[in-house]
Amino acid sequence: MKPKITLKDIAKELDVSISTVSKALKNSKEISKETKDKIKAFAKFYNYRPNNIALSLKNKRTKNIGVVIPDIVHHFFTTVFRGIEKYANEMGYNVIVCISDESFDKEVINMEMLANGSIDGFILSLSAETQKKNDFTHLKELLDQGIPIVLFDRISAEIECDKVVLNDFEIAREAVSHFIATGSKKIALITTERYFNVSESRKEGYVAALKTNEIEVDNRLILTLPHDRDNTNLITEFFQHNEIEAILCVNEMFAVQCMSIIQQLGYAVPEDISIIGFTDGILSRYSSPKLSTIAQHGEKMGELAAKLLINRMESVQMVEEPFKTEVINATLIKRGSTIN
Amino acid sequence: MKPKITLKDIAKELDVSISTVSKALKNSKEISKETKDKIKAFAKFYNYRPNNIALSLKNKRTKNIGVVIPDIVHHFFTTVFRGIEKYANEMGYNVIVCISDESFDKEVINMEMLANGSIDGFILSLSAETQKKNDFTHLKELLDQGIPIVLFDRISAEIECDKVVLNDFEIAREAVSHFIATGSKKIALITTERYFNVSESRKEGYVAALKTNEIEVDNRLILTLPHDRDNTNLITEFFQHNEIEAILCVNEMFAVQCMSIIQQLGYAVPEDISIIGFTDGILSRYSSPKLSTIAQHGEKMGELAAKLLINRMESVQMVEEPFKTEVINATLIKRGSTIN
DNA sequence: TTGTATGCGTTATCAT
DNA sequence: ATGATAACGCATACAA
Repeated sequence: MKPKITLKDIAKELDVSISTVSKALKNSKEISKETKDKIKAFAKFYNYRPNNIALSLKNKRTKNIGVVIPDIVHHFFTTVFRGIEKYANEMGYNVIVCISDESFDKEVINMEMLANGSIDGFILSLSAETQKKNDFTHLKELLDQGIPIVLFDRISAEIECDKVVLNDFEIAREAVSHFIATGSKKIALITTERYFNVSESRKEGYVAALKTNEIEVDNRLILTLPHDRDNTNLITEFFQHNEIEAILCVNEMFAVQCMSIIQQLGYAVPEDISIIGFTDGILSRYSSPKLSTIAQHGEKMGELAAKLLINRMESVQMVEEPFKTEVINATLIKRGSTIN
Repeated sequence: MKPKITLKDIAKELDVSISTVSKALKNSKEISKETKDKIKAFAKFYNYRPNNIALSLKNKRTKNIGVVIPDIVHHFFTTVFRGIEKYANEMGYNVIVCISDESFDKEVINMEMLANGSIDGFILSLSAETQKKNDFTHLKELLDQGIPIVLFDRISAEIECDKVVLNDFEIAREAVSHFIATGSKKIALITTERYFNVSESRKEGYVAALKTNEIEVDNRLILTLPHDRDNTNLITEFFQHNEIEAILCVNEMFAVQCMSIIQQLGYAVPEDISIIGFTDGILSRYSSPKLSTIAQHGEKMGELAAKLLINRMESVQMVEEPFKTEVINATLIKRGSTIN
């Protein structure tokens, strides 16, 4: 067992002062070559590394980024996280992750915990509960304290900070337009009550595409499903009671579930019914036929969020620059579940 | 903008000494009730929170755990991570994640970075490259410095530390035995060259089951696939050239791919060919038929790893207790891709 | 060229 | 009951 060595240890051992050691290791030209060589050799031999905590205390910056996401076992968040981690790491930052688990309290507690010096800034996507409550005081207080925050995907207009979002409206409209262009008129939307801002935009895009093409919006064709429960019966009923030619789903679980159910009901995909799902994850790639999807480019989103945050943290006066909202353009990936 | 308040600020404002403030906020009985009340009220009003970094420096413990995993976009690691995060959080620890991306260098660099004071201990699963190189000096050095490490899943006997593993051997044997019990004799193993220790154990379990049942091991029925490449042709050829009644796959991607290909080749699952895959992820649950799987209980594994680590970090003399290797029992989940 | 002193925010020990 | 001081590990302005 050989514990970590400090500047003090080196200084004592070599009979010089701590500051001499510090300067020598920074290659300061104040120090004579001989002394520097001696100290460097010693430090190298004992594998000296400066203590991050001490540096953080001194510099008032930790080089840690706090990431708070609602869920990690979810393809989209996972890829975003990878993007964040990758970029942050390249820039010399570490990433501390907290999972809010869709809970407001957890989000608040975790963020306050980290905000007491552990991190220099946050990247987060709002929990379902937070969106439902519409209570953002915890975020506002952090911003007030001068801690920069970047929101992604699940954002709120009430919070003044940098943001990264998907062009949900446009891509939903594009998807529905594709359905219409390939001959469908009776188009269903399978959505969830949880991802408020995003599913709202997607719904608006869906509606917009219908209106542009002079198709009446039929609310019976919009199915709102509870998350994380077995929806099989709800979905089955839905398709039994409605005549449908195309389906837009707000996530890939719904999409693959729908496909499976309508196939069992005897319909052919995409001949009888076309399907497009949000999130281009593995579920979509391994189904048969392969699902046409909307790729959200999570990794890119994560990278961009990290870039925005680090830029702001490293800019001399964080106050100066106005807050930006960057938009990631989703891509419609046409595969086997649509007529292309 | 109201920046964080410190003990010093409070002291100055209330015209008392820093140590009085510190003691008052800790409810020390050295301090008079009046002073305590005054200080507490002030601190509460200004939302004082002790600075984590300063505490870390003083206490020589950060309450941070470093987690290094090869990949995050992978159901198994994701669930393990969730288990770690959950338990760690409950115990007041934060989690810093680094993704080694299967690279030895990244693993080393990230760990050395974190080891300089940022974390109190590590939980990790070895990268593919590290396993291939069989070079564990970075881990040994950290252990030598007194930094506790818990390895999970991808471990090595060479490293002396706490470990958490799956009973890969037994569960593979159980799966193959199930195939045999339900009438299969020509049993294939689809494996990968990368996850060394685990796939080795799984292979041994496969072999053991065959031997117990006096079935000769036919190496032509063992297909080793490269990871992360398109294996469709390899798999197709494999099934065209071999007569097979059952397949054990070391991950769910292989399993669902195999199923899809053999269905296209005109075989019925499970009537003609049965399939079991390792990892009980969403791919398996959304395929048709639903895949029979081996649940690895990743979350439990993560929790246990975190528990082992925290126990060791918090025990007064870490040196005392001998290292443990805990075994998580996998579960064979029989669904639609096997005859049950 | 080298060393001393100070401070980052906190706590603990030892005065007063 | 309250305060001064040292220490955690490091960097830096300022002395010598």
